[in-house]
Amino acid sequence: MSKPETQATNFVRDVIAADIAAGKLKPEELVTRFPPEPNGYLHVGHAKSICVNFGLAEQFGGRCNLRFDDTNPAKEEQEYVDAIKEDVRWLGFQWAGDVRFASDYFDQFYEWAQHLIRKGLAYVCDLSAEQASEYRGWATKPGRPSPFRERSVEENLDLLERMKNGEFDEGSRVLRAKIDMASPNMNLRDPTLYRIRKQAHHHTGDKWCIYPSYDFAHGQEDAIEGVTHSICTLEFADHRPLYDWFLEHLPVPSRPHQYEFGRLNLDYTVTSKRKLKRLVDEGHVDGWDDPRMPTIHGMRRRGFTARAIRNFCDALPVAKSDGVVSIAQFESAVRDDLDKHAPRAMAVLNPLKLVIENFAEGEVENLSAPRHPKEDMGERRLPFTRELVIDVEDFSEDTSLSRKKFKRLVLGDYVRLRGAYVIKANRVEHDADGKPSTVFCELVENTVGENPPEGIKPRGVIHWVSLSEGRKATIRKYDRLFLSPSPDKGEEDFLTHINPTCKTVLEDCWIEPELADAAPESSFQFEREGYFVADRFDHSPENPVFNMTIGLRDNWSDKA
RNA sequence: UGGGGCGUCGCCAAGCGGCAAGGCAACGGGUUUUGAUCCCGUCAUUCGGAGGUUCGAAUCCUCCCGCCCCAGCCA
Repeated sequence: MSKPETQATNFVRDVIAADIAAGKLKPEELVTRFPPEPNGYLHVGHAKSICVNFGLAEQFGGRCNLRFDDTNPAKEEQEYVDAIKEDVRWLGFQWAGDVRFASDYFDQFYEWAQHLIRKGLAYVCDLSAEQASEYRGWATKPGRPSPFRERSVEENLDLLERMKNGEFDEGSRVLRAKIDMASPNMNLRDPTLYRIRKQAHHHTGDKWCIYPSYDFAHGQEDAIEGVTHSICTLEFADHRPLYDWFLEHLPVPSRPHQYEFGRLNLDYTVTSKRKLKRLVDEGHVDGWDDPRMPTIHGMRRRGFTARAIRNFCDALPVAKSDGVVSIAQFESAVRDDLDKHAPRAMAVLNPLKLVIENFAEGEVENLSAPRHPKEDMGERRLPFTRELVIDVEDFSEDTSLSRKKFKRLVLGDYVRLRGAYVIKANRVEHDADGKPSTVFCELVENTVGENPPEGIKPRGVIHWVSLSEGRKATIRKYDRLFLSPSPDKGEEDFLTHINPTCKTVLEDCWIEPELADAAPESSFQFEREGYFVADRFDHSPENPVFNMTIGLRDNWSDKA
């Protein structure tokens, strides 16, 4: 399918365009940011956010920062920082300047905390987490003021300093903003600004034992970096008043604005970091980059190209509604991209031996075939020999099968070997189980690139590989990880929806000789089978390994 | 329940008072040495529901219904 000629709607883009039209902003002054917390691997949902933020900057000629929102040392690790940087680059984006870290601004945040205290807008609270929760009240019940709410500026300053110096235990005290304990917006009932965490931080080591909360950090990070449009997901809409409150009460260098859009959800897919981590930790998949994972690392290993992922994301509207996109739409983007860019080749996944009895033993006829039916990718060598393999599925002894229902090789009938001769199956040998083990055939002379003589009607076209010239390969087939469209809804554990046959390893596959030399991560269409990628890590010319990215579109099998 | 957000074809959605875009899926048909691609065609008298305003409403008003988010010293 061709890409939609109208670009997907994006209300943030409209806001930016309006800001420019109103003279509030020059296009090159636009600054966005992608602000992941390094507490896990990025997934499809993040891919959309990346495309939105970097894409907008690109469109208007502005900039987009990559900033790690690393305010919680308990959950964050360097491994994730590295993986996230790799993912953003792999998707094809370049962040402006150096990678930023929220933790680079901790000194500034501390000064701003003191500033709020001096203005009487923040206080150290000694309530336990439980007590604080009780004081906060309930949706319909206003909260009560903390008994520590009216401490003096001096005492607050002193206490905060001592929190910073590690004099108090974790959980014993927090710094809170003094806003409104009766606000209908729970976020405004004196939110926490700093909490004590005596843990090493992946970026700042043991310099700090107090860490700012998301709310006390995010807007200020944006302001420090000159971010103009801070784009986040819907669940932060309730935080916007708080975001604005800090920017209004602090001497920040710029005034960013927050906009929220609906995150991307896909059916048959789980994207909560907690659940993804469980799949990895409990061994249901082979790691964060398992080709079945919806992580960017996993999708990459699966053979979903960066371009396909980007096209998919760019075609999705940026809106305020929170829907579930069909995985079929994603798959369509993948096929669309791979069809255009993947060279064709032949691979036999479940081999059945063919002997062409009227072709000389030991002879090799080097046929050639285009690498792509439409794009100019040159030709590849296709060696034809006496012994070949075809897929077991492509042969039948049932001569009553209609030509319409079975367009493959049938005993006593003709079929076209793709890019080669028309052949006829004459007789079959069986193994001990009664299954066909060898099919003896004859080829029809002068049918390479030519139609067979009058009266010979091949049932169809099947793919094949030379037994002597082809190469053995391992092919890993993948299917969707979950059988349920919404594995994480419902009472039951989402793991009960895992597809038991989502991974099949085929060790006895045959591929065209050229395929063995494929570069890792290069994609091919194995004709009549689907799209496959040379495994990023396991593939080598000696031991070719391909992962199935996705099958070809199939409009007949369930109708036949 | 208080606050915030959202309800238009099976899915994602445009639309902003003038007579329901588009993509995915589905379904017919054509081309084809991939049952792929490509091409052509079909697919909402109706916009969560009920009233009201108007010559005219998915678009404005009222009430009702449904879904999501918030009560971490997570982000």
